[in-house]
Parts: sequence; structure tokens; C-alpha cells
Amino acid sequence: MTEYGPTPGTAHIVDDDEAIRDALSWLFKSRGIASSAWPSAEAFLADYRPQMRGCLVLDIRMEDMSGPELFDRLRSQGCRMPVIYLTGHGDVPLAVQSLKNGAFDFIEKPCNDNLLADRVAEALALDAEVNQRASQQASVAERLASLTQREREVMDAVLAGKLNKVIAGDLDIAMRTVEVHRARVFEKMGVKSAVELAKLLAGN
Amino acid sequence: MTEYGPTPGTAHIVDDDEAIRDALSWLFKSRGIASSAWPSAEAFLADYRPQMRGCLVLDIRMEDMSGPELFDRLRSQGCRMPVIYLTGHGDVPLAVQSLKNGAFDFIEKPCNDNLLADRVAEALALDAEVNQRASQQASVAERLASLTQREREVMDAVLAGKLNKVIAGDLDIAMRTVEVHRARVFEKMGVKSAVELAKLLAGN
DNA sequence: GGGGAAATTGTGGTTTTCCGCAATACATCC
DNA sequence: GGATGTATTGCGGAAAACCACAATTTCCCC
Repeated sequence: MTEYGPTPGTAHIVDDDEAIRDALSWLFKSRGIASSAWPSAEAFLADYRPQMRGCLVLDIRMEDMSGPELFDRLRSQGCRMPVIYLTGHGDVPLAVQSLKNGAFDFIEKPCNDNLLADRVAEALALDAEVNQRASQQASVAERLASLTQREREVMDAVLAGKLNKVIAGDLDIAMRTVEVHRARVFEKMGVKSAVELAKLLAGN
Repeated sequence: MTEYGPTPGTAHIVDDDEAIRDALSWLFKSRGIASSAWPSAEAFLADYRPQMRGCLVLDIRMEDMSGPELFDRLRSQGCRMPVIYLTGHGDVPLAVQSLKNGAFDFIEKPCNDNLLADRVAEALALDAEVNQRASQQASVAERLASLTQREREVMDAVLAGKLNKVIAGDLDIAMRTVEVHRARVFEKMGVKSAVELAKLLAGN
């Protein structure tokens, strides 16, 4: 029943209690949610790949590396998957701290099966959304990185609403040169106008 | 020591225990934080005004109306002030639910004075920021509301990057008319170009 | 030395944007 | 009826943006 790999939309279960892992796998499967399971934080970390998509269902207390420690390690590796803590030993400060650290939810065991499955489904949807947005932003960043310094200077001036002749004066170059850079910026950024460019960079 | 009114940056203490209110007032005062205190949720609600600025330091358990109930009431009245719950009777589900409902923090009594004062200071800073942003957005919304229907249609097309002659064709009007509406939109929105307009509406 | 990229510039022409000035038509309000 | 606001349109002229075609210079790499 264990699935492995960069499978989109997978609930990754990390718990040292095998009975819990099995029960959760079964629950998720009954809800049409793909899942994979790991017996320890170290095991998950060893297999972690940045392309993994989905969410984490994390126990708090585990031998050696704890849930929050794994969370911190993953975050420092750039992992943005939503994390749901599932624990039988929570207290208020720990719950509050976990949520303020960015956990998606903090649920005490035993818990309502439907509630948990619902929250996992929501976490998966959030991951899909975050991933899509990150993908777009990476594409924009890549195009921005392809600009030469001069092109970038002209782009900034264009985005500040300046006329070509003003930009030319500011940069001490010919207006024709401004036009050339401007056209190159639009081409590289894949837009047709300054408005489109402004909107693209606003993350719209 | 109680201060009252739409004073920017005030910590509003709501607790039915007078000793707590006094202690908190004293603590905040020693940290240069203005505060005001109310003995009940109802008392605060009766005095609430939308112009109030600052944050709330809320007890959870109070006679009649509870902290979370006050929270819900304030939110439904559009109040965006950050809320810090201060409680001696918290449990994990309550803490988690409160934070997921948008509370700024959830702190158990007794607590560290410095930590609480720090969090209140942070909450006040957040409120100032949120308030400033809301103010700007209200100004933009007001200007948007001043546009006639035709002006709005032309604005949407301009923001879509269309040429005046294309807009004219789409709306079945003369190009000169498009120019007139376009100029009116820029004037009402206080911008000089389509780029500025795009940026203004992106919330930049 | 040759090739490629980046920066720069000019010429001439086209398209698009901008706007003063003027006018008409319609609806609403006092 | 008069005033006001909105929508519309035309004319003529100016400014700004856009670009094909062409060219030169500099720097870096093989």
C-alpha cells in the first residue's frame, strides 16, 4: 500500500506507530486520497525530494527526530507542503507555537475520521494552489533573470511611467536605444505592452 | 489610568477580573503602551467604534458574553484589530480553533510579562499596517465608484491591453469617444498612464 | 581571427495616443 | 425652461510609440 515518488496530491504519513500508519492509509484510501507512509522522520527526510507534492500528516513525538524538527528541516530545504500535526500528547503552548510556525492544522488523537480526511483534502488543495503559483512565479523570475542590465534599467523606468524621451535623458542615451531595449524587454517577458508587463510583475 | 476613545495604538483589555486589568494596564504603561480596560465583553461592545485603533487583549471565559463571542461580533462589524487571547483555562482544540479563526495569539496565564508586552507591541504594529493599507484601498475603491459605467468598460479594456481602435470596435463607438472616456478614467483615478493605473489597481 | 552578444545610433515612415475646440442628443433635477 | 451630467462624434494638429533596415564599437570566448 505504500506509494513512493513525486506523486502529486499525496498525503505523506510520518508516524512511528504502524497501527496508526495503517489506519490512516486505509482512511485516506477510502476517501480517494493517495497516501504513503514512513515509520520515522529520518526515513521521510532521506526520501524527500523537492518535487514531492501533497501534504504531511505528522506525529509530534517520535524517537530521535520529532515532528517539529522534521518540519523545520523541511522548511529550511524549501519544502512548502502543508503540515497537519496529529498528536495524542499536545498542550496549548505547543499547539500555538506549531500553528504560528506555519502548520496547517494541529489535531489531537483520537479524532473524527471525517474531520481529518477533510482537512487533508483541504491541505492537498492548498498545496496544488501554492505549487501552481510558485510555478508561475518561477517562470517570471526566469524571464527577469534573462534581461541584461540595461534592459532592466529601461524596464524599471517604463514601469515608473516615464516617457521614452525622459528615460533617454536620464540614462544619457538616444531615444532609439530606449526603444530597442524596451522592445527587447517586452519580447523577453512575453508581453505586448507596458500594462501587460505591470500586471505580470504584480503577480496578477 | 483608563484611557478611552479612538486613540491610535491602544491595547484594549477586556477581562472581568479587575486585578488582571490593573496588572495589565500597569505592565503596558511601563512599556509605553497606551491601554484601556473594560470589565466585560458587553461593555467593550457598547463602546466600540469602527475608528478605534489598536489591539484587543481578551479573556476567554467571562460571564454572559465570552471572548470568542466578542471576537465574532467584532469581526462581523468589520473590526480588524488583532486579538490576543489571554486565558487560564485553555485547551488544545480551543487554542487551535481560535488561531484558525484569525486570532493573533493565544497565551496561557500566568505568562511572561515581557512576552506578552512584546506580542502586544507586535499586534499594534500589525494593526497600524493593516489600517494604513485599508485606508489606501478605501481611497482607490472610492475613486473606482466614481466612474460611470462607460468609463469602467473602457478602463477594463485599457487594462486588458487593447488598442483604442480595438476598444472602439468592441464597444461600437468612435475612437475619439474612447479617448474621452480613457482620459476621464485617468483623471478620476489620479494617474497619468495605463501603467500607473494597472499598478494602482494591483494594490502595489 | 572569427563569431556572438550587448550597447549604441541614425533615417524614414507608420501607427497610436493625446487633446483643444466644437457640437448634438438624452435624461434628470430644480 | 434652464442647468447639469453623461455619452457621443468630428476635425485638425502635435506628440509619442513603434520598427525595418543598416551600421559601428566593445568585450568575451574559442
